[in-house]
Amino acid sequence: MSNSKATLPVAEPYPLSTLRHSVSHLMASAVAKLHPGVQFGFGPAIEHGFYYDFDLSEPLNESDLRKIEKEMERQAKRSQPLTKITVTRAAAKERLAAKGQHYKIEAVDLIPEGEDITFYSHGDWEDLCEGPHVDTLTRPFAFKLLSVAGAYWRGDEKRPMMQRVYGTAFWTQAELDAHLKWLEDVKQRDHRKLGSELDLFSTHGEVGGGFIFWHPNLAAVRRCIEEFWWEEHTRRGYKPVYTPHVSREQLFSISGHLEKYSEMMYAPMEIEEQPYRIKPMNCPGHIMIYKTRGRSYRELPLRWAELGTVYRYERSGVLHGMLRVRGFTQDDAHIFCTPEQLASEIAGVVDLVTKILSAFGYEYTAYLATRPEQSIGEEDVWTLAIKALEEAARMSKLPLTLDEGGGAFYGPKIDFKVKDALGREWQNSTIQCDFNLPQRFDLTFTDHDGKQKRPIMVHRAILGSMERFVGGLIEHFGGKFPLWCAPVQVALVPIREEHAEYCKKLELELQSDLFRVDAMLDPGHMNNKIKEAQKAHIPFTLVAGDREAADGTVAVRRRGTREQEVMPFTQFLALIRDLRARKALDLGEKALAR
RNA sequence: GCCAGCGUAGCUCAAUUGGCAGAGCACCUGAUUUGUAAUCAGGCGGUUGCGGGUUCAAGUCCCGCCGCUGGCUCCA
Repeated sequence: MSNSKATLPVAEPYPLSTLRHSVSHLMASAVAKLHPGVQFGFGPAIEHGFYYDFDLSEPLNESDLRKIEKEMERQAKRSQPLTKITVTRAAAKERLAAKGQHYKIEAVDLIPEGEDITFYSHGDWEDLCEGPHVDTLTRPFAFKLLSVAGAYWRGDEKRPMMQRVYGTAFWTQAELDAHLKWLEDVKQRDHRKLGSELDLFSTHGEVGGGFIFWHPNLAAVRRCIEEFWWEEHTRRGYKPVYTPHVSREQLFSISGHLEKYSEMMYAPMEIEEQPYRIKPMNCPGHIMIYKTRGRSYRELPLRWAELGTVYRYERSGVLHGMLRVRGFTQDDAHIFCTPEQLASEIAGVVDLVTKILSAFGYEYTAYLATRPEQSIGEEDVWTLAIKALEEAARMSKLPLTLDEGGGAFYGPKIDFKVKDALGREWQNSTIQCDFNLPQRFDLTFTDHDGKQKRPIMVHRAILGSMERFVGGLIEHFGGKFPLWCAPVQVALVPIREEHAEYCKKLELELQSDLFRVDAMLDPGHMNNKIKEAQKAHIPFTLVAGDREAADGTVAVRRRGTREQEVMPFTQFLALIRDLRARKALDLGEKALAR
C-alpha cells in the first residue's frame, strides 16, 4: 500500500515513530467509518510499527484488514491535517461520553494531574491522545496492516479482551518492502519450520505440548555445545554435580518455591503417603550437597555446575516451539562464596558469558538490575552486591545499562541480551546474587576467625536453557550451523556406484577423526545427492569419481556455492580440523581461495 | 488461561452449493551407472486431529475435547 503524492513536502522532519502513531490514528478513523459503534482502546507506535485496540462486536479477519487498508488510503488521499486541541479534564470526559467511548474516559483518569489533556483530529474523527503527530496525512508514506490478535484492556487479564490490529508504516514503499522481506526472512528461519525440514526436533499431541524430542540431528548440535560448555567450565574451576528430578515437597517449602512459585509447579504426587514434587529449579539440590558437612572459608568459592532438567507448568497459550516449553534443561551453576569473593567470582562469570556467546557470533548488551520494591535482605548487603556487580563489570570492561528496580526479590543481577543475525534480541544469560536461599537453608561456613558466617550464593546461566538457546540458534544460523556443531559436517557423494568403496574409506577416516559424515552410497544419481546435501545445509560436500579415487583427492563443494575445488583429502582434513578447532563461524572460504 | 484462526497421506497442498478423498515430494520395488541442485516406470500410503450431533449423505454444518498458529497475560 502506498500513498505517494509527488508534490508534497518531504517527510523527514518527523521521526518514524511519529508517522506510525499518526497512521494508527488513520487506521482507527477507517475502522470507525467501517464499523460504527467501535470502542477505542490504546493505539501507540511500537518497535516495528504500530497497533490499535478496538472493541467490536464482530471479529476482524484478514479480509477486513484489506478493507480497512482501502479505507485508510481513501481517507489519506483527501486533505487531512492533524490538529490538536487542549481541553479540561471535565471537557475531555464530556466529549468522550458524547461518543460513548468508555475506555477512553477511563484513559483520561490515567493522565496525571497537571498534564495537558489533548485531542488530535483529522477529518471528522478525533481521539484523546498526547501526540505528537505529523502535520498532515497527505505526506507520502507506505503502510500495511499485518495481523489481528486479542489483547486485554490495559493488559489486565481480568478486564475485557479487545481486538488489536498490528500494522507498520514507513516513509517510502521501498523501506516497507524491505521490512516485509525481513518479516519473510524471519518466517523462513523459524526454528519450528526448520525443525521439521531439517529433521531437528518434534513435539507430539499424545505427549502433550511443550515437551521437546531432540532428533539425532539436533542432539548432535546440543552435544557439541555441551562439550564446549563443559570444557570452558572445567577451565574455570567448575565441578559437575548431578541431582534428582523429584524430591519431597518439604524441600520446596524450605526453599520458598512452594509459596512464591507454586503456580509454576506441577501438582504433588504421592509416594508412601508423602507428597513429592518434580523440581522446577536446581538450586535446592545443590544446597543439599553444600549442607552435607561443615564448610570452611578455605574451600570457598565452590562452583557447582549441572545441566539440570526442570519442569514448569506454562499455560497452554504461551507454549512456542522450543522457545517456551514445559520441560527444559538449564545450564545451571551455583557459586557459594564469601562477600569478599563476590566481585571476582562475578567477573569470572562475565568472562565465561562473553566467551560462550561470542563463539556463536552473538553481540550482547548487559543490564544491571537493582533492588525492586518487593524484596528481602538488609540494605547493606544489597549495596555490597550491587557494588560487586559493578566492580566485576569494570574488571571485565563490560558496559552496564541500568535496569532500575529490575532485580529479583532476593538480590540484584546482571542480565545479558544477545542480538541475533536478524537483529532480534534474546535474553538468555543471567548472573544473580542471592541472599535469600543461604538464609532459608541456614548455610554457613567457618571463617578464619572461627566464626560461623553466611555465604552468598550466585545463580548463573549462560545459555539459559538448552531448548531456548538452541531454538534461537537455529534461527540465528538459519539452519546453517558452523562446521564445529553442524549435525552432519561432511557429505560424501560417489559419482558412480564403483566409487562407493573410495567414499567408504573416506567415511571411515573422517569418522575415526570424530567427524559426522553422511556417506550417500545408496544407488541414485549424484545430482540428486548433491541436492539433498545442499538442502540439508551440510557444510561440505565431497564428490569423488575416477580421478579422485586414483589421486587420493576430493572435489570439495562448500555449502551455498556451486564451485568446486579439487584437493588432496589430507588437505581437506587439515582444513576441517582447523575450522573445528577454532570453532570458525565461516567455512574457510579464504583458505580455500588460496 | 483468554481472543481470533487453523488441523486432509511422513511433508507441502487440492477436493464447486454438503454428493465416489486427490496431486507433488518422501518412502518401497525395478530399470538406469551418471562429473556438481531433482533419471524413468511401477507400488505403498487416509476411520480427513479425537468424540458426539444434524442429514438420505459430512473433509465441508453444529457442540465438546486435544494439538497448533498470531497475540494478550506470564516466563529460562
